[in-house]
Amino acid sequence: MKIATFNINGIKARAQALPEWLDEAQPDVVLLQEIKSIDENFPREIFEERGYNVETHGQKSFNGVAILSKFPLEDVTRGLPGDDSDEQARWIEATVVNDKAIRVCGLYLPNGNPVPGPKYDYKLAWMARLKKRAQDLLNTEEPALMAGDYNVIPQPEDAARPEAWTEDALHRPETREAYQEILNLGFTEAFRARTRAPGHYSFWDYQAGAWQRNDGIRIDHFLLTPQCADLLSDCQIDSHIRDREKPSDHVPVWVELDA
DNA sequence: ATGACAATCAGAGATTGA
Repeated sequence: MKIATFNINGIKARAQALPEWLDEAQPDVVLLQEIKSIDENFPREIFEERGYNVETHGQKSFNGVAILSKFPLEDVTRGLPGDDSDEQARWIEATVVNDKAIRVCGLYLPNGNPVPGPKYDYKLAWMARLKKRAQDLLNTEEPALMAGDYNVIPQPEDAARPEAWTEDALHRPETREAYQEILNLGFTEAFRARTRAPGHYSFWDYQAGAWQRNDGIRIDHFLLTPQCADLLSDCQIDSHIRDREKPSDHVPVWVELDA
């Protein structure tokens, strides 16, 4: 089973580029972030005509996450637990049912800039809630994953110019420590489980020719529970589609699971 | 030091992103 995550930076703006990638990459499941659409306006037919089930958790203008799946989706829930007053659409989860059942969580972790300030406080609070949900997932002892735009540069080798990010919300020590705490609960980060080399990124800014200069960062991640990590056979970044017409500033990351 | 670029909503330019 091939499962991908892709921050598309607006479903309307990606009406060409997203189906083109789907048709060539043929993922079974896709976790989308930044759909920037309310549920009623999400163009479900683009995906349903390709055989995907569609579950969305959108809001007007910003944020918004969704799951596409060629297999049935069960027990869909929306919103990260832990704060009923949080109205930002950044979390959706469902169980994908095929040979094995896998709990998949799609997330769009807050950016957090500028630092310091309320947006960074929100990011760290959101990460504390994520840690709680992560522990609950581990306690199930079932195959599960949490994937999406983490807005975290885990290590210096995950940025072309790490020195430019030292004070940024994506790479500050508090951010990296909060992310590492979640990993330390017992998760496997799929890309680094298979590729040690630097120079692999999932985001390039639109500005200043960042893509042409390969001035990127790796911020889109798959975290797997031990039962899910046992199924991992591959993890790749489809960086080539960043070079196409009207691309997102992120590219897809995917895993292949023996499930 | 700043802006660069893109998307959204709106119908100009502010806001958000990373």
